[in-house]
Amino acid sequence: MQTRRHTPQPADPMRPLAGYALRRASSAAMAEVAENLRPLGLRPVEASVLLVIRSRPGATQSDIGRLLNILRANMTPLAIGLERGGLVRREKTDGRSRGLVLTEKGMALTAKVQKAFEASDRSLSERIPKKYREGFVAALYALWDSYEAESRLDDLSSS
Amino acid sequence: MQTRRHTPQPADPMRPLAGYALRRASSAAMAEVAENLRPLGLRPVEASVLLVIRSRPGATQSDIGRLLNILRANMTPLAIGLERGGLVRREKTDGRSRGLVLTEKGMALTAKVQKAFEASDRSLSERIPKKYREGFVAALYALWDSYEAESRLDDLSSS
DNA sequence: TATTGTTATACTCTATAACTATA
DNA sequence: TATAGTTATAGAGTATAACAATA
Repeated sequence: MQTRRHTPQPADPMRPLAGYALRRASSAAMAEVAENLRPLGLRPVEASVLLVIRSRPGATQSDIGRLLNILRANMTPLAIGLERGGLVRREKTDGRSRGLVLTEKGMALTAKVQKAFEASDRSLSERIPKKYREGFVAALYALWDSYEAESRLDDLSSS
Repeated sequence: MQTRRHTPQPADPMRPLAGYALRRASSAAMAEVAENLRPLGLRPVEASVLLVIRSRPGATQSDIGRLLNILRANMTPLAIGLERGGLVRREKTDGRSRGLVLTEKGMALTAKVQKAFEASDRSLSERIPKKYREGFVAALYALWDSYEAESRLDDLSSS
């Protein structure tokens, strides 16, 4: 039996790593979403905040940040920007909280946002061979939930 | 038959979007890779460059950048940093090109890099139910290749 | 003419710390 | 004490433009 002294090196050593493929696929998909939102004058993060506000009128900046994994400190300029654009109102509910609600203009734009997200998602799905589509999405949720459960455990142990 | 005036809004309107799940899964996986590389004193991008140099000794900065989707302008400080760390030598091959090769120290560290990447990838895989694993990876490559083919077409039409 | 490496620069994203006002 | 919002700031990551040297 022969002994192989060195593992053979692939021409592209990153390609076989699923994590790297995940990152490349994600950033490419993100670029398409950004492209589809550009005509609306919104970045993906702003568009996602609008969708959340529509589904949870009166949600606080902190609520939205927790849902979308955006830090409180970064929600402030984001919310102010949406208010300046006439898309949301920031109503003091509580003395320390600000509940966000869509304006008429914000509601109209959010309807377009939803269409843009859905179009991007359709495009993504069509790039995957049919037989893998269902399992792909299930696997993504398994990953997302698994990593998130772990990070919640980390939070507990560091407090 | 009843008419429904408004589409009901889900509690989390981003969750059903595969593209959003893709982004969340990717950034969580990336965080774990960064964590696993931290003891080696390397960021993911630096670690990936080392792996590429090992598999393609003498590759130029531009070569590596094309493979890893890193701009030439950003390869320069990256390569200088690896050289300062004693991990790579930058050899003038061509008068304008610099071929990168690993030093002894770089080779030793790259072996550890490979183990760290593989551990991260194993962790990722184990978070996915077995029945979805194979299809998940196939779907990722389909996505990556599909978006990349499209961006190559865009490059052609803009030149 | 096209390509390599380089520099300078800018913009976005993400993260931390510190502060206030309120619950 | 814990939480909401705010401000300032810092660090990555990514991007563009311009230039010199070389192919």
